[in-house]
Parts: sequence; C-alpha cells; structure tokens
Amino acid sequence: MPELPEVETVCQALRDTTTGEKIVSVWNSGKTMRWPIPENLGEQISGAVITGIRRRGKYVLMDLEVTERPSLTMLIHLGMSGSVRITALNREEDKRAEGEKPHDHLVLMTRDGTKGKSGHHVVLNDPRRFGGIALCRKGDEIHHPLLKTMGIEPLGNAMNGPFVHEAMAAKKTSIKAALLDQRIIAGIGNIYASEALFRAGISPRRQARNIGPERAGRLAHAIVDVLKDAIADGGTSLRDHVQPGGEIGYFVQRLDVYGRDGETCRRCGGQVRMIRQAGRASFYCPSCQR
DNA sequence: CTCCTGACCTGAGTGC
DNA sequence: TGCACTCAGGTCAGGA
Repeated sequence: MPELPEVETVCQALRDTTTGEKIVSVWNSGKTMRWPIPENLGEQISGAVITGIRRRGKYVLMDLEVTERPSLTMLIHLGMSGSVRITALNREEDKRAEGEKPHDHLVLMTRDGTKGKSGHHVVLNDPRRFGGIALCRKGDEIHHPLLKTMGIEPLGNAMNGPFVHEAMAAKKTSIKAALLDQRIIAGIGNIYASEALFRAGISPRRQARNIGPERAGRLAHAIVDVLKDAIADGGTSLRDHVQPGGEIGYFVQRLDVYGRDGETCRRCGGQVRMIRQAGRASFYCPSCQR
C-alpha cells in the first residue's frame, strides 16, 4: 500500500499529535508480521517520551527517549496493507478511545505529561502482515539491516538529473523496475513509478540504461513533483489506506495512468494501457511515453 | 554480482 | 448464495 507520500502523511500526523508525549502503555498482538514483533517491545518502550518522528524511504522512524537508558528508534513499515490510526484520548470519557479492531498489531497509549492532559491511542493495523516493527538504538538506524542499503531520498538534496542518469546507466532492467528498487531511490512504489514516468513522458518499458541525460532530468523533476503533489493531497487512498485520522487521501483523483487501463489519456486523448513487468502492473500511455 | 520468480498474507471483486 | 479464482500500494530468499 503505502508509498512515500502515504508514509509521509502518517509521519506528519504522528508528529503533530504525539511529539513530546509519553508512552504509558503498550499492547501488541503477538502475531508475526513480516518478521516477529521485537520481544519485550512493551518493556523497552513503556515510559518513553516520543521526541521525534522521521521518515526514511517507506519507514516511519519514531525516536524515543527512555530515562537512564540509551535513546531508541522504532522502525515501522506498513507493507502493502498497513495503516495507522490516531485517536485523541479523552479524560472525561475515562481515557478510552475505542476498542481493538481486527488486524490491530500495536497499540500505544500516550499521555501529554507536561500539560497533564490525556494523550492518544496510536494503532498500527495491517491485515496482510507484510509490514513490520523493529527497534534499535537511536543513531544506529542508518546501519540497521533494513535501512543500510537504502538509496537516496527523492525529496532530498541528492535527487537530480545527473544522479538519475548515472544510477540508471548501470541497470539492465526496465526503468519501471529500476524505480521500484529501493536501493537506488527510496520510497517510490508501484503507483508513483507509473505516475512519474507518465509525467516525464518515458515509457515504462524503456531500458534503464537508455535513459539519457535529458530524460533523466525530466524524470527527476517528475518524481519530485508527483511525490510532492501526492503529499499535499494526503496520499492516495485505494483499498486499505486512510490517513491516521480516518480521512482518505485525495490524490487518487489526480492519478493520470495508475488503475486507468482502457481509459482516456488526459494529455493526448489516446488510451491508457496496462502491461505486466516483473510481476507487477504498469500503466502508461503508449503515445505520450517513449 | 544482477535479474527474475515465487512466496509471504488477507480481503475484495468477478464470473460461473 | 456459494465457490473458485484473480488481484492488490512491498519485500526478500532462491535460483538462473
């Protein structure tokens, strides 16, 4: 499910609501997600203060300050079907926000210590359990096996035409498959790979090594633009994804090609086509994209 | 090394 | 209505 814009939306919501709050209780389902939930997760993070929320690729990073112990960072990946629900706890209502739902795997109850206010319920829900939770010492996350091979942040300073040109020159696969490779550019998934290629006018079937400097420049711009536009719209809601407050992401209305097989190309009036590459659907307009 | 396929899971949708 | 089947926003272990 969630690609960079959806994960960024989750991060922003967590940052706005829970920064500075203390985790007062932790529950987990005990079910194995992509890998087992860390043992003693509850013991490790109970009492911790959430000092920051960051994002790396499609991972949410939650920084936790624990008294008398080294600070921690919790890594959360949402897999295909993961979502986060945040609900405000209300003291008058006995601090009960809502009950547990099917496929909830982690529930954090927080409290705003400084203002003596009630905090939030933060719930990770993931029906397919392709997501996962990991814990490491803060500062070690760059060396964590899940993150250490990850490529550049597309919204960071390293993203530009020359980078894309050089990175793709070495790849024997299609440009579409290469965009999904998190070791090159982190955070792009199946929706935004198709959308970025449409905006750049590049066929998903083109070999990555045949992306010249000019196309690479257009592609770099297209990636940045489409990701920013999607973040501004709260991401793309298809099946499972909703924003942490329950709102849907409206970028689905702005998709030019993804999920539009047989429909009319908004640029040329031709027909959007779906093909299968590396086991995944790609959508494109054969006349706009070369 | 690189690249591709299949496996991991559940739920929604489709066609008979 | 029920059943069999396909497909889905991601990743990674295997094998070629």
